[in-house]
Amino acid sequence: MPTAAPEHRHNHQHCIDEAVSHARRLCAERGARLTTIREQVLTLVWANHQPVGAYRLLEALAEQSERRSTPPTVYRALDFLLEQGLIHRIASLNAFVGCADPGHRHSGHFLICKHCNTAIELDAANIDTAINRAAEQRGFSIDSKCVEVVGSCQHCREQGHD
Amino acid sequence: MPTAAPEHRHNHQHCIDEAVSHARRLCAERGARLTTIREQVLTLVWANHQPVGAYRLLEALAEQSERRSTPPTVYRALDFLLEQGLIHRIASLNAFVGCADPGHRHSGHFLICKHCNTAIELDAANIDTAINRAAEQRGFSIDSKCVEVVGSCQHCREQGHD
DNA sequence: TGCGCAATTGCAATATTATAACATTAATAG
DNA sequence: CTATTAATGTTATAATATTGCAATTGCGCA
Repeated sequence: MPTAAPEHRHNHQHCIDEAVSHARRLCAERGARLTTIREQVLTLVWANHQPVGAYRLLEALAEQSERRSTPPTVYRALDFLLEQGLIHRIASLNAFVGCADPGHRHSGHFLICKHCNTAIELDAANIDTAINRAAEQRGFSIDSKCVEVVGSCQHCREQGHD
Repeated sequence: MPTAAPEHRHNHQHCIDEAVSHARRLCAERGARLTTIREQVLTLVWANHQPVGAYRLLEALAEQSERRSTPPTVYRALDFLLEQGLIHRIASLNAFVGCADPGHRHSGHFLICKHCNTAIELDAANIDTAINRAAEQRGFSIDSKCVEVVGSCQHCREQGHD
């Protein structure tokens, strides 16, 4: 899978391009329609590695296109992107972030830095295993998981934050 | 620790009484003031094992007392109860649920049934360990965790739901 | 091509969740 | 018993999300 925890400095345009082309490919394969609005929203979500709220996206969308947009426009695009597994919703922030590995459907697990706000998507089989086991013991069958960890990322800690 | 996963049928009044007396004891020890409103809200949160929203609590509070209540009343009580570790917030539901083990502070880990809406609080050291390890590997220091798993509980599965 | 169906988008209103700011009242220490 | 802090009351509003219906677009197929 692609690197889930980007270094602090990197060529972010590459992330965006990769995400969009990956999305196009997947949607084409699935016969899902990645329309202009949906692709715009995906691109805006990918503007950086910080989760972004729906109304921030709405503003950004309004700025870059002439059409005036309303909340349903954005929420519908977000719903589509969530269904396709192209983004994740961070429940504790009411915000959305690009999925680092849209190839296979999964619930995201995130480390969220309280200083720089960056969300690092984990690919930790251990966590899933531990959760699956706990659920199994209780006869509970899992539909979806949400793991959100807040704290300080390495980069910010090195900067003296903590 | 007390049983975190109550059987489907149980003497729930016992849960409520236990929660309230535990809360009184802890607050007394800590010099925290468990006022009437706060205790009322705690009791209402414990009305059952389903997470409950702030505005539902507000209605319930209005019903049972003559004073008219407003959102800040409830949110402040909830904030207090959260600080004291007497309840947990379920981010993915914007709702609150009683803490099964208020003795020691911890982030709650929950299995939430989509059918009966019951939230089962886990006490799974494995999960914490796995998360701690993943964070450590990335130089990330943890403040708080949130683990919310949605699916079908044993009881509902036995009833044919799934 | 053009018709018809289904998916998408536009649009207005409103629901739901949460907080800000400031006034008032209650509890507690000295 | 008074000064101080904590808690609550009150009004308003911010932030997030959805509903319902109309208009439009995309697309398969006659």
